[in-house]
Amino acid sequence: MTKKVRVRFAPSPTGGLHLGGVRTVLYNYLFAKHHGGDFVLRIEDTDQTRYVEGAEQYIYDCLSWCGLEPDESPLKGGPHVPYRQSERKAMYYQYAKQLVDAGYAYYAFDTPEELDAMRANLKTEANPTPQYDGKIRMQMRNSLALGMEEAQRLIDAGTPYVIRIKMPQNEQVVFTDMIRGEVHFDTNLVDDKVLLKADGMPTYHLAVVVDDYLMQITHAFRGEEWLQSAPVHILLWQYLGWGDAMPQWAHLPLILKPDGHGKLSKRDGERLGFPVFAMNWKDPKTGEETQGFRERGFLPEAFINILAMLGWNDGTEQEIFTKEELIAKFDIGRVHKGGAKFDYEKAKWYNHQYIQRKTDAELIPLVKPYIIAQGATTDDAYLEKVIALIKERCTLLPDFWEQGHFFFTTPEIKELAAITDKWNEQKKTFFESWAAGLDGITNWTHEAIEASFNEVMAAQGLKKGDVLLPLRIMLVGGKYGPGVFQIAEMVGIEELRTRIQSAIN
RNA sequence: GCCGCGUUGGUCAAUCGGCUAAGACGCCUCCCUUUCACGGAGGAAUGACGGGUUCGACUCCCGUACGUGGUACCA
Repeated sequence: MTKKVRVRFAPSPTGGLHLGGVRTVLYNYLFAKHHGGDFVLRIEDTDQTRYVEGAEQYIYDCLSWCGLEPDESPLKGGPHVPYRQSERKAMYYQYAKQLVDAGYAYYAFDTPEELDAMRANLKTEANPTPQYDGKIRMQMRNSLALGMEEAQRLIDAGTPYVIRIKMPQNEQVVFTDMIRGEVHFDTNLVDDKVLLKADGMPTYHLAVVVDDYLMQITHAFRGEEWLQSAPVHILLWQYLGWGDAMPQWAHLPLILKPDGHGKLSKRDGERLGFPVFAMNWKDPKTGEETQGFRERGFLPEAFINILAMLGWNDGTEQEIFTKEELIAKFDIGRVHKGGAKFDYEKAKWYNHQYIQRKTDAELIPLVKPYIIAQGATTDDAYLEKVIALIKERCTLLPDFWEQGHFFFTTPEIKELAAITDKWNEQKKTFFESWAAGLDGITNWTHEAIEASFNEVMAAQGLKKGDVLLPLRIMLVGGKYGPGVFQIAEMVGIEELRTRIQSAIN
């Protein structure tokens, strides 16, 4: 019998959640749900110097907006409380101690200054970043070099210390990554990572393995930036005696900048004009606000679809997937090895597709806030008709105002030249007489309005090419929008007259 | 520097030894629409490079180049 699948997303509450983070959540979530398992959210707040107020709440809000609700979390609780590492602080020491007692780790008393000095002294062109490793540790101030008795004396005297893993010499750490296959590491090239910091908090390295073990995590998915520290984690699982319970690993490819090189960052979004965070994030220290996909007008369904396809596909030509379809079809083995450059144009295309797939009624509550924000008022029945008329030309939610503002307020004429260029008395006469005869239209439908327009036009010897564009400019203010007579029908006879009159004058 | 990982059109990508190398985004042309979109029909554009292995290589192996990540008492 196989264990129930349990995965976790373990962010640090240090700021906004960006695309890569949400995609990591998504792949974890999809994998768990595909296998009928649990998705747990654990907050990795072991570095109090980087703690940012509000960042944890922001994570809950993002997951909620995306529809990726955890089964267990600090908020929701669960069988393995607490889910916040700072609250689990007391649990880690015993495991670090266990490692020291077993000879797999040691106490180190080196001050930050001593570490800097060591790195500075050993730094050469051939070795620009010296490590605290098997070659150097006997020259440092630790329980290996000093002896356990002296170490104990220092500890008793209150000397600050950390606990470091003692990396073995001349060993190969080999493991199978679900995405990359077999990966090899030479232990001589890995440093003696700090496991427990001087403040008693564990580092990520200790905390992940302890918590993954205690929380019975079966599959650990994380970004590729963690791949190099995997051998430390694997050794820890063995040294702690939990080798049989170790989760299967998968290191996800990175999401890269669309231009240039490197990981996608917040700055790239600002530079290139697209969001990088899921939702707006305001840094409480600097007050700086970064726009998110939600506020930009993306639908959450589109957002997760975009992310799902950035590094994965099901092998068919299908590109639009509901969350349920993603759950049914997701296969971690089909995730790509290489990073993907983010393409904002494609992201917009997805959102456009999702808007088209929504019914007009479903769009009402999504569009309404944008109308109200502009100071306009509307009722649902009217809004629904407007949506039907303009949704195919809307890509992001704010486009509904851009493309439909003239249904709610009298537009400013922005392309006046389109009327005045070939304007003459004959046209003026035409608009005046047509406007005057509007009362004669018995049923106010766009067909009837158009028929009346054509009738007057023909009677005065004009052609559509002469007067249709001017009418559009009068009604819309620019050369865009749905059929002019449909707009006329919607705004009503009074408003139609008003717009014609004010344009003529 | 060292180590890990990667490399199919501008971008996302299919292919798991038989390729005249899918599809999508974007771009271009035309049609539709006397607006702008949508839609429809076309088009340009791809296997980093060099060696092997093989009847046959985009697919397997080895180099090289390039990219990317790591090299913290940060995650």
